Amino acid sequence: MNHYDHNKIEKKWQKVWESTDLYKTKQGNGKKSYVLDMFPYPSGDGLHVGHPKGYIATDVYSRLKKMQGYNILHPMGWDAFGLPAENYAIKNKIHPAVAVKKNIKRFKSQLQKIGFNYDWSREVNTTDPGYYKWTQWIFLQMYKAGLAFQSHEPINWCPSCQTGLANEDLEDGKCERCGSVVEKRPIPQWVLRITKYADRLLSGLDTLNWPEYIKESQRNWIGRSEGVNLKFRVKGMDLSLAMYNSVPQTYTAQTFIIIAPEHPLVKELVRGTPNEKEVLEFVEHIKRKKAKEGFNHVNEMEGIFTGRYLEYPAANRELPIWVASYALVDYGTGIVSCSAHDDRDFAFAKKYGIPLHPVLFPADPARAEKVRNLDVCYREPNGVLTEPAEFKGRRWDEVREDIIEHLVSKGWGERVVNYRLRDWVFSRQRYWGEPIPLIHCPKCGVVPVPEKDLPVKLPNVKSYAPAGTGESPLASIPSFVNTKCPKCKGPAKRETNTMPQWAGSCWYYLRYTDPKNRKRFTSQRAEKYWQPVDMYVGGAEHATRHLIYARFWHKFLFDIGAVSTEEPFQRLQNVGLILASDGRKMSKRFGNVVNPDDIVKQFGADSLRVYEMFMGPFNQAIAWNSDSLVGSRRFLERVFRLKLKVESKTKNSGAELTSDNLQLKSLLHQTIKKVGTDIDEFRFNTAISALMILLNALEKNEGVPLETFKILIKLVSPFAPHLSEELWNHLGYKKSIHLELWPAYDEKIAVSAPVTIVVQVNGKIRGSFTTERGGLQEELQKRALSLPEVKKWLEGVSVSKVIVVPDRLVNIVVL
RNA sequence: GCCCGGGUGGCGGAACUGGUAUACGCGCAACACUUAAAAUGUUGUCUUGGAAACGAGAUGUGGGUUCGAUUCCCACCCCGGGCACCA
Repeated sequence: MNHYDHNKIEKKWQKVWESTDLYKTKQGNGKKSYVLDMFPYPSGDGLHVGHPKGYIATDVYSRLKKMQGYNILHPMGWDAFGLPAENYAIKNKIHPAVAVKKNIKRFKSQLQKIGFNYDWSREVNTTDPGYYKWTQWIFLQMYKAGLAFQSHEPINWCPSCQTGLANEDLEDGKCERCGSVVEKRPIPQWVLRITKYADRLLSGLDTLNWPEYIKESQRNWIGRSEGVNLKFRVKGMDLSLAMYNSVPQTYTAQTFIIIAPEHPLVKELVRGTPNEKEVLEFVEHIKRKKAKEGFNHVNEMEGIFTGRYLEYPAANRELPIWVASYALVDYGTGIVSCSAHDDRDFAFAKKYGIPLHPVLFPADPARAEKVRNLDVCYREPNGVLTEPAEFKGRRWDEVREDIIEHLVSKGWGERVVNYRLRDWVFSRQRYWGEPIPLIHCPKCGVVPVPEKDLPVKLPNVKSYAPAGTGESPLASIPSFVNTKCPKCKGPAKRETNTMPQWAGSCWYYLRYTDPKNRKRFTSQRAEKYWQPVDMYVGGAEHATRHLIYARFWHKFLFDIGAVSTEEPFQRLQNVGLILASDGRKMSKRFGNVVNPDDIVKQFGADSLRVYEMFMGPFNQAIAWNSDSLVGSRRFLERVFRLKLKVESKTKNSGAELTSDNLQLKSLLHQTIKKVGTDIDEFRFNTAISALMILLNALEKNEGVPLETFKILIKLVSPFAPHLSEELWNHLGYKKSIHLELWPAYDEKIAVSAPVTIVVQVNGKIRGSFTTERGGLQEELQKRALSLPEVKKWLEGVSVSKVIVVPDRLVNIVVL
């Protein structure tokens, strides 16, 4: 068979692999590599060619690891709860459970055509009761540990999706899913205390081999801020206010106080004062404005004086207390002391004629004058303080710690850490999610569902559209709601909210280690062996959601002894998007979607795989280009055809590259080295380019020794598993190539090829010569100076210096 | 505004710790094979001067360090991403 018939080859081997359980996970005692994809949400549209890019990468990587002698765990599953699935179901008038089943079937068949080495016996599905039993179990452990609590604070409400949302689900104040403007609504919510883990989520990042910008995103999201809570009395009241300040250096500059309109102390401050009515009206006015779209609290800052003053002995003055639109009720204490050295405070003070008192000045006198005249707001690290006396003349950035100490010792403040991170609003008023396993008993209060009664199954109902009442559709199902209190056995009602989309993905990587276990969360042996995930691959859009949530759950599970590692994902690689050829996102809406099924059929799965890995740097977004795809196809055809040039042992006694072929032999060893390290570092494009270079050289050679050919197809096998299996089989091997060992290289041979020494005169290339590696400097210099093409540049000038870089170049410096 | 990335041929992109810029692939052109086309193969393909030999100039812009800079430093422009009322 001399024609590369990809359809025949690929179907054949996929069948064989399946029937021989080739990719079944082997848990032994040897070294392991857990290679994980972010599992997909099985949408109704099926896969487009962008989806498999990350899966191809993990497939290539895990195949390499396998050949390097690791036991690998490379599983796949479905993240099928949540809004997208439910909205799709409502739109298409098909029950989400049915839609999910159908979509999974389609996804799976699409994936299987690409020839992945997934161990499908470990497949998980977050909507399977046997799975979400343990999602609920983890929630209960959190509840028992005091990490899940009910909140009555107003939360983000999406009027279109008709559910509450977490901070992470917002994009620019809009619902990340549907783009509707989010309102604040006072709906009782279950909230997870992720903020308790803020510090560990931050410090744990340092131990992870993740792309720096993902770690940076998480740091930004957590937003740790160290500062001081200043605490002083309100004049004429038996009341102290605490104000968070992260730049305490300017404490003597403070001239007024602002409090958030929603702050509960506002009422108390103005009670019985002449300003009371006016201030309370203002508060309502701001609340209304904030509920509206596009209200910018800074550009449209508004405020009102409460009539109260704070005693401020730290600067021997009294500070007027204002209610200000730009004060945040849920950051710090909701009360802020303000100075001339903050842009917002500065603008607010100017607007309302509040006095300012700068204490920090630039070195340049002209600029300092402007600061003194309150023409500009100034705050730079190298500014110099004029107050307080103890710190006069010192640089602002150097004096911070000393000032904090000073404030603490005076009893004016205490050290505080604040975070931008908010607790995780965890309940959704929607049908398609894990029921929260709690029971409300009129006598006993909130009672957890006993573990033996898990899972609390999602009832199968006809009507699952959101109720629009702020309650979950489950609330209207009496048979679900009405139950007995596990404690007192009296009549009670079930919690009807469901968990958010992100719940199931917080721990699925643990389930893969022991997917069939119905009795226990995980088997400890499996968990200890496989954890942590060694290589995790997925899109960067999960930087501040899934990847924070999962780390949070994992750290909790670690604390209760359910897992053995502090962090779940040791190494992370981000997959860059594949855009459509028009440069836009691939979407049914734009009609620019390319279906992998078509590519597989026309060019073959191996061509698709090689192309997607060769397109460009893995983590970079890149446009699909069907014209370029043929290059990958040609490469595989040439590998296929190379078998015609292979010299068998009988024909040629050598079967290996001889010393006549030193150049080629050296290239072979260089390629083995490069392909291995490039795959390991997710530089697939250069790995393939190295394979192409080797192939070019082998084609030019008179014949190809059998051993060399074997090495070539082993190197190609992670990228093109079907083609290499076919060629391997063709050589007479019955055992799969994917169970072979990765070829070894000899560093000495890899560097044995002659090197080209470039000769420069004043940095310009004037000639070159080849020589053995490791030539002596004097010899290289001598030879360089004797080259005729170099000599002519040396006439009539004097050589002042010669720089010799061993194995690379000689640069002759002339005057 | 702050914090990360990144700007290299017609296109996707290579280039180790500062050492031959444009590897590899696509496209394009010519040639070979063919009755012809496709496929395949060979050669060429940054710009510019030159018949050629051989020069000159190019890695967003402008400076600097260096024998030598895509790589290091400074300033600026542009693109992508994260955060943005977080005091």
